[in-house]
Amino acid sequence: MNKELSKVYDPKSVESKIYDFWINGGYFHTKIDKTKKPYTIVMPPPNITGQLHMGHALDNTLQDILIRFRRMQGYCALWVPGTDHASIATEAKIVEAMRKEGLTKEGIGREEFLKRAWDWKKTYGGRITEQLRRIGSSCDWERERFTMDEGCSEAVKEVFVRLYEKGLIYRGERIINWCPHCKTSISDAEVEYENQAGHFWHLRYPLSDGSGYIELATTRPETMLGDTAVAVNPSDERYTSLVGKTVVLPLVNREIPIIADDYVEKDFGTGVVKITPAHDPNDFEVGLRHNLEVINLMTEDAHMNEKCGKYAGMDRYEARKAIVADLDAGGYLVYTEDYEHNVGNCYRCHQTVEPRVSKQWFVKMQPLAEPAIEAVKNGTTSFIPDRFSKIYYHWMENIKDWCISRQLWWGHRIPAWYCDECGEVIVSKDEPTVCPHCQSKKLTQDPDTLDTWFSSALWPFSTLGWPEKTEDLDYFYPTNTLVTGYDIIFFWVARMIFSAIENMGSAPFDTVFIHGIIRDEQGRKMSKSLGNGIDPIEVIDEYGADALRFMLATGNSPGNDMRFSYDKVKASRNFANKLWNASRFIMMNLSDEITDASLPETLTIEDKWVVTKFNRLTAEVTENLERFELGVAVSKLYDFIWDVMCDWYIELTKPRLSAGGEDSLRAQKVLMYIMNGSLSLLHPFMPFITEEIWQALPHGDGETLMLAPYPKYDSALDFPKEADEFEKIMDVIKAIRNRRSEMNVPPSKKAKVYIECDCADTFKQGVTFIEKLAFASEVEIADKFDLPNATQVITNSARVYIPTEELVDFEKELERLNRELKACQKDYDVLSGKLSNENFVSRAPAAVVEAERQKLAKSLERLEKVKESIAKITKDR
RNA sequence: GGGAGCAUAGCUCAGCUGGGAGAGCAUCUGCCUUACAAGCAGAGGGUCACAGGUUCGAGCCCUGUUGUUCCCACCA
Repeated sequence: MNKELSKVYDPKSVESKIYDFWINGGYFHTKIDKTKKPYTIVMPPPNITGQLHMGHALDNTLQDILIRFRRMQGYCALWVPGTDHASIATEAKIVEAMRKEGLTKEGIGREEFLKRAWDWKKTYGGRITEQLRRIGSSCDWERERFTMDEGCSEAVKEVFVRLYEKGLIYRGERIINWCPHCKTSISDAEVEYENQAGHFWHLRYPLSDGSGYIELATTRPETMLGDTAVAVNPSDERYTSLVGKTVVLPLVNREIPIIADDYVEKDFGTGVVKITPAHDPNDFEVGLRHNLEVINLMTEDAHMNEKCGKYAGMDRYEARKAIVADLDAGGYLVYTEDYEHNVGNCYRCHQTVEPRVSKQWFVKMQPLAEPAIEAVKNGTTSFIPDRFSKIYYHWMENIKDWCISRQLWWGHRIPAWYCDECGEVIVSKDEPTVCPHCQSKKLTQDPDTLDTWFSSALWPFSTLGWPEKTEDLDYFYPTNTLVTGYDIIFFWVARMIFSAIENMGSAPFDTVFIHGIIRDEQGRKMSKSLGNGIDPIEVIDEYGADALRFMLATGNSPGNDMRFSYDKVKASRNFANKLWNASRFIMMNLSDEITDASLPETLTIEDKWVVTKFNRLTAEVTENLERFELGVAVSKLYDFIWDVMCDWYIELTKPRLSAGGEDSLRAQKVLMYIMNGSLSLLHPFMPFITEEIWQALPHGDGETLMLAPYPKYDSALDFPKEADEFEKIMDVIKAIRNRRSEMNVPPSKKAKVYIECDCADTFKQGVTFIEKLAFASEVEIADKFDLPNATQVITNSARVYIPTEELVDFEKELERLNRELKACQKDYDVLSGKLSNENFVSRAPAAVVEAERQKLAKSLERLEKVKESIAKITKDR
């Protein structure tokens, strides 16, 4: 590759080239290797209708970090990508598109509609996966799946039939949530509740015997047309004499009974409830207990139906107005009160859902929930962070049967047929030709499709080939980590767990790694209606995918929300640029004879220091990644690369490199070693730039950084003595810089420094560095100096004199030393106080006590030095 | 009604199993020091929301309070 590199890293010219290089090399494709341990992630499939948003960017960045890390660690790492057919969302889009052409679903018919839907999928289904490539996702595209492809459809049918045969799927007439806009049933999980301002209408229903009225209140007066009873609490003495009597339903003039049921709370309102079994889930239950008639009042788009007399044809809200007016006119309305109550809306279109009695298919949840709860309780599957397991338990423990049939066409058609002659229900994977009961050949398939989440619930095993017994399934299942946001724990995670346990006999993954959502700069949720969404692709175009990824990983902690900010993206971009320039520096100084990144045979003190730092970093970063502390790992990498490698080590090599010779070669080798190692550690976070640099530097045999081994901690490369000594030299350099800065001495003005210490050998190793980094014209080292006209700085291990041309301002110097004395004294007091506490010494761990003792010794040394200095300058005076 | 999260520097947030408070951005002061001004060297800035408790030791553990965000729930 070209060694003439630009001063500024240009992601645009690199990213697509690198991604193609990976694809062409086949590096994303995972071949089963039984000598390795598998590590598997299945990607939460984005909707085919979707556009990439920040949520996807975060979710996929986290997955890519994990999968790249494990791949480099030597696992046989597989990341299975795919997309979801998203029945409601997709169907709504297609219907909308047709509406613009003046067409309707019913008009063109099911077959034609499905043809259009598949065309839509072909046109738009690939858009989102294209966008996933832009952020660098290293998934195995050869294994890409779609929830409605042949294999997944096979899995859906298989599961449906199995559960039906076990009695875990049944069909029944129940009250379900109906969306009048989407015109389909939806599950409980798909209803979003929202507090809405409404009214409480207090009504009175006349007793049939003319003896008076019974008063009650409702938030939905339009449903009164379908009342089939009035209920009170059985222990409510106010009404015991009325139970069994009847009232005349106003406007309708139908006699309905007064019944007693525990559901009614005595203390709420008047203690009387109107019962409308067809339009309220509680009333439906009451109706079942009391065998009440169910009168459905509405059409599928929530207009009043033919049973509603003069109100027929009105929309439910129009009817409400009309009925209230009529009740008022008839003297049945006592009063109206403002009232805020919870209203359920469709999560897709936000229309208020209408409870509706209809025949639907359900999954019986109780038997499935129990082992799914157990799997998390016994640790087979764990949530990170753990608190989400509580949310999971609560949901699973209170779960109701799952309504899985949808009155939609785009989706998996329910594999059930009905005999036109005898009504027999036939559930089968293959289309039956004859009714087993009456031999009739007139069979009709159920027109409904399944809830999208029914197929995504099977994703961890359907994508690996189930129900076939494939090698993939055998090797990669159960998968390891599921990465997703907390917002779909109910929709998806919980359902995958029970579906897998039921069908595979084991939990689908061992860890559920939960992340939060990305908010805008003001902390608001990004949403279409607010128009505050930020398009990840635009961010990538401007700052690069690595910058976006790095920003998303930095400061992100499991389960917590995060704010997007361009400042953070810029900081990440700057970091990429820093790395880029560090690599340029190395390339500019690299001899041809260096062909790999191996360490030289002998190391100098600063080499040992940086190697030790790097070595310890690998241990920490690896541990952080294994514990899903990605945000912690990434900030350690940032600190090492920027501070340790660039600001210190590279600066330290400059005198050596310009001197040339053997030592220059050694420095180059260490630079290569550290850079190469840093690129490896950082690669999962910033795959593009690290690969680009890695390719440009000598790297021995490997083809790609993606497949290079992740660095491992090596105790042979830990040099505590030299590292510690070098820190002493650094302390001196920092102290001198500090003083020069305080005194406003420009770097061009060099000064001689005298280091007074009792470890001259240590500092002799640092002379060139002190000259270079602390702007010293000359360095002298001795155990004693007598330099009256010099300012002095004190570190734990040395006193440094910096003589000045001008006379040292005695007052200022004394003032400064006194300040330092105070600080040192305080430091010393705290430590000695701690160590003279008998309880601390006896109860704290020995290692902690020992560490404190060493700190105290250093503190004392420094304190003494400051005292000496004060005595000396005062005496000289 | 039940449950959970969050509250740390001016801003955005880290802080792993309790061992003397951190980063980035912003602010201030010097610097074109042979990779990088998207940079370098320094500086200032915090009663870790409040009140108790446990502990030799608490930002971290426990209890309560306040503020804030979210989830769940059939009071018509």
